[in-house]
Amino acid sequence: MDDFIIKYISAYIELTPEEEDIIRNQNLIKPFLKDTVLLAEGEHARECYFVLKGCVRRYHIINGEERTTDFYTENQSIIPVSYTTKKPSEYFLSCVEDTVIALGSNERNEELIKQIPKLETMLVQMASEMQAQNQVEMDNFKNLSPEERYRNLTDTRPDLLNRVPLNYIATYLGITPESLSRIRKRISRNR
Amino acid sequence: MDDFIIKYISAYIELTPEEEDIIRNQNLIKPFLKDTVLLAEGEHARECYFVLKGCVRRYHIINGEERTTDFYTENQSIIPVSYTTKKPSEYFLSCVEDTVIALGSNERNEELIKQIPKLETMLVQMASEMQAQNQVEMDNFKNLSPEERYRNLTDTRPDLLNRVPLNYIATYLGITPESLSRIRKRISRNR
DNA sequence: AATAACAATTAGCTTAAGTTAATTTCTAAT
DNA sequence: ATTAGAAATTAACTTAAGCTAATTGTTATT
Repeated sequence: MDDFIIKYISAYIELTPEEEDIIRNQNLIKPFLKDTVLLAEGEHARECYFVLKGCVRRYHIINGEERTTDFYTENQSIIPVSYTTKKPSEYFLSCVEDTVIALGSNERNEELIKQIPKLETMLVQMASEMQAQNQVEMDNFKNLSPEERYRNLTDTRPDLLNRVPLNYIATYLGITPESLSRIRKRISRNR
Repeated sequence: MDDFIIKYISAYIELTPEEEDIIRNQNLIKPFLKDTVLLAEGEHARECYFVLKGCVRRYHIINGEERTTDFYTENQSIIPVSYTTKKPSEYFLSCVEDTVIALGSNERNEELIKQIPKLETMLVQMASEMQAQNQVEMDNFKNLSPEERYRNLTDTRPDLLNRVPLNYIATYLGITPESLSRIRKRISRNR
């Protein structure tokens, strides 16, 4: 399981065998059961996450209703806004399935960087890439209609539709479950 | 003018007078006239930007129509997706007003980091903060109605409404200029 | 001052999403 | 296998956005 992380990091920087060991020793890997809440609204996030297996859902509660804002699956990192800003979280993180996660914390990350300084170079790259990807996602969301967003999702993340209930997908697409039903019907009618 | 940048950086890390000089010498500051296109769709972005004065608009052309995706004003950095991914840009960057910009490039940034390694620490922080802010913006956009988004904009960036034409604002809010007109009317009717 | 170019608003019509509520389908637990 | 609860769909109605086109307002230029 650890080797997923080594592999992931190695795509950014080269690691010596000793460095690989340091990472293997440092890293905390934990399994969580379905529906475990990793972070609740109002809490301070002291950890960030790397999904090794399973699926985590990010959602807000607005007027008592859950609004899904993201899904994280294998090989995605989750850096809660609260982790960065050190303010209370505006949203929840919860496991949609049984999920295995590598945990990071500020203290342990700093410790690691002291031992392997080039990790910082990787962090800059990772953060930049996430930033770029966020922007692309935002642009797509803004420039596409609900129906186009649904089609886009079935193209880019077809797995999600099989592992996540449609009502979560609906709010993730910024629409109601009823609207999603209509869209799906519309699409199947016109093949 | 340079001192804006020094000030900005000093919020993240401490600089010695020598380091300040290095930055002052390295940095390229350039004025651009209104309507100058800094980056066009299809081009490879080789530079990133820091707005010292003025306003830059980011927009896509979709079915021949301009769709504004962002505005950047004083003290905001612009890291084009194309700069990060090294792929052709999907969007344009153009000056809404006469604008003064500090330019960065990969080569010059790397050179600078060699001379002032702690700059990398700042980069991690900056990228993380941008990432967090992007996420918040995305969440707001997704969870608010067009009218709420407009109200939100007048609250958080009232300056924009005075310096940017409403048709740009409309597509930035993800709606047509006609819809924005109706929303403004609706709001003014109810006080 | 007149005009041209563009920006903003208004109106009428169409389309699709939101809302509420009922119904059907699916899933999990006893 | 039955049942309870949740998820998904369907329907009827309301609301607001998109679209097309016309009109009014604003700005810049000669």
